[in-house]
Amino acid sequence: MSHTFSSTPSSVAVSLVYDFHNIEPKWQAVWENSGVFSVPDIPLPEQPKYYVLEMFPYPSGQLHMGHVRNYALGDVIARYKRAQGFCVLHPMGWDAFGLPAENAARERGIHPKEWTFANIDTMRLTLKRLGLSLNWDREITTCMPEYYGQQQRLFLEFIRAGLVERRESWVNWDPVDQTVLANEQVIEGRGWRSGALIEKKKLSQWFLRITEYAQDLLDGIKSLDRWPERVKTMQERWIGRSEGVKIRFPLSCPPDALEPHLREVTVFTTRPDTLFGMSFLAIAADHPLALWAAEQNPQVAEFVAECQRLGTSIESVETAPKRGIDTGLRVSHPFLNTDFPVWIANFVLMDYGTGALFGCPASDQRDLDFAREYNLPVTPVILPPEIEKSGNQDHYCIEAQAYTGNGRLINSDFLNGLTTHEARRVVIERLEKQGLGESVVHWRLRDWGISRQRYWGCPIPIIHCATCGAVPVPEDQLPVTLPEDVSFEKPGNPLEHHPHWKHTNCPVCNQPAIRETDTFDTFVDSSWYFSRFTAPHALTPTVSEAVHRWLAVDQYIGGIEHAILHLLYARFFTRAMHRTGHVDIDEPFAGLFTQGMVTHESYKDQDGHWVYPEDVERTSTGAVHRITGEPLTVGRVEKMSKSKRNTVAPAAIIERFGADIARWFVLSDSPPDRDMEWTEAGVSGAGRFVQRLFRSVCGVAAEKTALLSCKKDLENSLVKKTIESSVTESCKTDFIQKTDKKSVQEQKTVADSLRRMTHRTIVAVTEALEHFTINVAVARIHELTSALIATEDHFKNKTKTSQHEEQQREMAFARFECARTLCLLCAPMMPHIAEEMFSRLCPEEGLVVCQAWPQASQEWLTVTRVTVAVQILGKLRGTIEVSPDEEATRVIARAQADPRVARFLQGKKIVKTIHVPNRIVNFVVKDV
RNA sequence: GCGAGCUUGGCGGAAUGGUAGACGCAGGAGACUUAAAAUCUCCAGCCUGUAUGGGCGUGUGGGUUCAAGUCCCGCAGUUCGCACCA
Repeated sequence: MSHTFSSTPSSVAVSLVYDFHNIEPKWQAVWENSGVFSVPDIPLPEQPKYYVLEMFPYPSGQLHMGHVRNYALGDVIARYKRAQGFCVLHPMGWDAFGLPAENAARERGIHPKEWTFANIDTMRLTLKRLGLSLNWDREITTCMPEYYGQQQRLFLEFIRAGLVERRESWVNWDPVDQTVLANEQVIEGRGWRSGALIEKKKLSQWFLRITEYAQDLLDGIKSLDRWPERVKTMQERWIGRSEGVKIRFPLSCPPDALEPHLREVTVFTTRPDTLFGMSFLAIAADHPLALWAAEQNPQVAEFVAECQRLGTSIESVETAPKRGIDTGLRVSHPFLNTDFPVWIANFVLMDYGTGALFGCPASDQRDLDFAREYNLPVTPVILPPEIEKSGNQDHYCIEAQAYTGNGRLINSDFLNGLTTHEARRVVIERLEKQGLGESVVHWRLRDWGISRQRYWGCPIPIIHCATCGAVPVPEDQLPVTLPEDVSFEKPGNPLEHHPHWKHTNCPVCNQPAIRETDTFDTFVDSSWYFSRFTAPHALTPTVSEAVHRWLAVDQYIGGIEHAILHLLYARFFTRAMHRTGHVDIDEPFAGLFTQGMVTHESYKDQDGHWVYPEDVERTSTGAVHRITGEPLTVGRVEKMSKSKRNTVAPAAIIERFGADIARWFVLSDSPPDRDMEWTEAGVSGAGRFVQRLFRSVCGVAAEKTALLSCKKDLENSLVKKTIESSVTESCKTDFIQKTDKKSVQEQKTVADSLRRMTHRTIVAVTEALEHFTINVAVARIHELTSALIATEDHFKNKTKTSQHEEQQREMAFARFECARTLCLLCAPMMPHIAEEMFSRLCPEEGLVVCQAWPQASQEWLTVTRVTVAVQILGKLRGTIEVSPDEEATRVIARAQADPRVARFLQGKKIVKTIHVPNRIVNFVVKDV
């Protein structure tokens, strides 16, 4: 990437204030015009690639601070990797379909498209103002046919690959949003967006068969070694593999009227070893047999209806007692000559297992509660080891607590004496042999229902024909575009109400037919956008060489809130795209980083209304309203949210402080994976530092000009040698003609220590960036800046004799190297100011974004003196200064001789000495 | 209930098992200034002492180790996730 630009003309007076209003847009324009950030669809084979991606935003209106943190973090990685020589893909797009657009349409009469694009424009402007190193030429907007048309293509291929099903099923119906929700979108029985109580409804829905990949998705987690542990655990539990047994219980005297398929009940259990402890069989209220029983008996019907009314809301779950009703039916036990009653119980869930279980009250707390409620027998079958040891087994019985642990089997016929583990095996063998059951793996994960009765989403490319059924739209008719002339007057789906959009002809028989009016769940849109970014404008969903070269995403960054839904869907989608030949990997995100939230204090006025931070003035005792002076209550520090009004708008912050200061602050205080508190004091503190850094580096630039103006020829060698980075002894002698060795020596010590500090900082910042501890990188840059400032006086105070000129040059060199290094080190976090300082400091070198990441030179990393801690019995008693290669015996002797140490050693005998070279000497002593 | 994470000064936090509190914020003192702001310098875990010093300190109780914020086992608090999961 070659580029030219004109550096700051030397005639312009050096301004000592970082004027971001002018400087930041200037460099943004330079970057844009030089195209430094764009990368080819197919990167050159000899250059290593790096794909860094932040979760793309939903265009809700305004960028918020969470976005700023997310994208600043991603940009640090992108710029750092670029400096390290990687070809960096760092794209941005918009997750642009979704319900809020439709709500805006209903509430304010704006068309969803108009609303969405206006928001995108606003947010894009703020993003650009942040100076992120993004590939804007790869921008994706999911609500544009260029994107969603390809998604429809993928869907048709998934159908052919057997990954799609249309099923009549009970769905979660959100009565407020008037749409179906996936299980994942129902939180505590309420819609994740509307908060409305979810109803059960039976509808024909499209499903993606994610369960087919359940095992694979589970196994794949093991390979994700750069994912946070807790995200992996959450996914594991969500997939929820459990190994158990399906056991068939035939009804002992089935009524004649009962249909044959209802004449046995299948239960799922993970504890077949407790089979002999059975005292009842319980089925869910919406189990087919329960429904049949309800038809026979009004009392049962009433109970079933009551269970359905209570639903699954959290209140009903926690407060409802274990309740049930006896159906009067009985089932035979596989191994016992008795039969057991079939109850309908409110704690049995139809959508887990088979919707039926056998109750063993002794070994399950719920079963026990139920048994106590209805006076059902409780037979202990597992003897706890401690009871066994105590020898009290004859009197062992279950009281209020079920025993759920392991032990030895009792009261269990052929299982008696076996351990729970053995019993499980034996019972399964027996059941399988007798054809009464088989081991099965049960998954918590359900297939992914993707139909939404919504307008603002990707149309499902299907045509319903009375004779041919559901027919995929032929590829040459894609994309199926959304009509724009829709009305939001009526509730429900506007596509349904559109006068003619849904009317078409069947692609097979050409008879009049109806388009599918449901649209895709928007999680579909975000399940493959990262693949699309590799060739965003292709006429196929992906281009094989591009995805092959770019995927997987090396570093994905986003909020923990997507730990399950989005990440699981994306992992599944990638597998589905692999099967259909669109990508050649299974795991889309090699590295995942989940950043913490941005929090802020919240404020309430006397009437209990939330007050925005910009209207608040902090006083020594509390807070008052900036305008009215009314005292305010300072509330908790919590996640920024519109409802609490504890938000600060990024656009306003950038206007006041500039992008770099905002970025610097958001990166500086807290480790990126923890929550950070946004404070006014914090951001202005960041501002002070930035100005300090700027003044200081500009000062070095001025010194350099002053010093080199007399000896022009020096400039080239100075700069050249610094760029080459390994600053050698011979290079130094270019600057020091050793006229007066002694006085030079003194100055040299200061200069040398600055140079050592500079190189140490390179190592520390590099390490910190590798470890994602950006806050530590920031701290190290602070330190180096302070070190640079500390040498200012050293430089100025020396008189200008010829002798001191050499010292000054030594110092100037150290300061120049330090300042140049600072520019490079802070560039990932504060790219604008880095460019500005760099252009003043070394205008001949071009852009910072094109500079290689600084390399620490070993010469300056070796230390000449180290402080060694001296301990007695592990307690610090003193420190000594040694040279790194000092002999161990000498170090120990000196440690012993330290006055403070010596005092503690008095009257003691050293029994052992631990010496960790250049770190510590520890004397193990005892009294004489 | 199950699972995961977290717990270090007034606050955010730093610390390959090796000098706890780097760096920053807030605070204090001083310099510069007519003054303020800005800037610069210094101080700052707690207790004790005039001081050199001494004692105690990383939620809590144990353990391992010459040495523990760090490793192991318990407990508490807290945050998040899942949950009548058979």
